[in-house]
Amino acid sequence: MPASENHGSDLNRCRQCPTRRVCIAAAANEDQLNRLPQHLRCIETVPSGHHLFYAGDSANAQYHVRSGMVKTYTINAQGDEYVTGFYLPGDIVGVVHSDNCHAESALALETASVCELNDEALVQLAEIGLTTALVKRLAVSANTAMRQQINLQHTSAQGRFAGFCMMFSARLSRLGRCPTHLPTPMSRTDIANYLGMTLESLSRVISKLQATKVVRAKRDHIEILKPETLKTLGLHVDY
Amino acid sequence: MPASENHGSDLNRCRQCPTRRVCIAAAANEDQLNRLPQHLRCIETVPSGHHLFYAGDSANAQYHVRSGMVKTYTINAQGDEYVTGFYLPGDIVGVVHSDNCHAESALALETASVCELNDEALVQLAEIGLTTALVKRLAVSANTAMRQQINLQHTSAQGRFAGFCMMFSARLSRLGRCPTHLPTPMSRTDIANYLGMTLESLSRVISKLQATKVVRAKRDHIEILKPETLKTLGLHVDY
DNA sequence: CGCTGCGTTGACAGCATTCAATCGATGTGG
DNA sequence: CCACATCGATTGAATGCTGTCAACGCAGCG
Repeated sequence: MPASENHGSDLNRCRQCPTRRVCIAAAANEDQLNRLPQHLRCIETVPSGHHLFYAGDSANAQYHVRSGMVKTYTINAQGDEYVTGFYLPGDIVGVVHSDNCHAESALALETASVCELNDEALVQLAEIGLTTALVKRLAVSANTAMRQQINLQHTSAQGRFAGFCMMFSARLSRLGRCPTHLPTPMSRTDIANYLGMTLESLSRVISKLQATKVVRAKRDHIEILKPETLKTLGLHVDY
Repeated sequence: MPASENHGSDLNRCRQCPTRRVCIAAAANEDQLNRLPQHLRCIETVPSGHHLFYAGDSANAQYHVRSGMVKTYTINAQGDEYVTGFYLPGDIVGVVHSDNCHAESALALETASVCELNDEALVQLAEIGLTTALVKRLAVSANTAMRQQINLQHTSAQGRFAGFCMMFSARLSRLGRCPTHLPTPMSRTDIANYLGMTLESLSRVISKLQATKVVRAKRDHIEILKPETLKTLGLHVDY
């Protein structure tokens, strides 16, 4: 339930957007930048704990995260929850759907703002010549997902956590944010679930890495103290 | 190194293609079907053991599999191989790239034929109004990847293999092929790698499932004898 | 016939899960 | 202000699964 909306009357919105350089708009020229806002409905505020959409909802839109953090997850018939991703500004949420239904639910972990990219907007994007940019962006998502999958499958609990931190760090870096300060508005349970291990295993891993002063973990953030050490613990993939 | 090529002079190619209903062409109308072949370069034969492309190659195209099976993988700086996917007719290979370079290598496990979808073709697809269809298709890929990731993370070796079989079966079913006969042109090592376990673990799992007559495994195919049992062993996700 | 590549089977050690107890922070009510 | 409940997180002990190392089986091939 968006608290405030903006139907895009402001033509300068995209030009002034802080996430512009990690958005499709990065590939847009002056003319395209002027026309972009007409095609994107902007949801200014999604309060923490609120859903962008639920699994099963009719999916005629994708969402481009502008600020905050979003968690996606699914719940199967048995009631088990599977956390499938944490999204930062610049990421696209909601691509994953079939039969015009969302396959995941998306929840704001902290107050977020997003741009809605509906099917109509897709066609319009194509008309103003941004199809390639869009496909490239989806490719980057797929690429990230692939690396995460590799990281999550082929190593120990400690390695998975190390890889998680390094990838998180790299993403923050790309956003121009501090790469050693990882905000964790999600619970340990969520992280453990995402990494395919139990809460206890994650807790042990973190304790061990704190004892060796590789990271310092608080409730709401993780601080990377020795990035080089962390890198050797994870898989040797490019982050 | 494609053995034979066809630059698309045959206007009926897409209309007569056996994979038409699992291709972007499924969403095409008569007019679009006529114009499609002009935009797609068709590589009729990729011999078994040959590469479609290598990681690092400049990536200005994606490939739509028409027949055969394709394996994708990456090799990191340490020389470790990671198998990232097995592709069947209707699947799109090569979406995963960034900086205009392929992130994976793609290898034909058996003689394959593919359609090349280059950047130019993407723009042309947009022009004839198939953007939404393309994005939807990419979404399905992402969807499949997500389910596989869930399957691979949250369960035991036996469960992962069971899930692998069920997903494979479901994909064959969608292609109108026999859902209980899974062709395995890839090695056990490849499957184990893909499932994030050792060759030995996979071997033990298969032996156990053969002993209980749930599956029958030969070198080049796996036969599902008790689909219901297999379903209970895997994660309860929709396949 | 022996070689080689690939897969199976066995023994053992190590790591992750499970179950259970404890701790700490937060919030509520007396 | 303190007692208490609650939720999330940490720690401990024991079981069980998976990786590792090694031996063996089997098919294809020169």
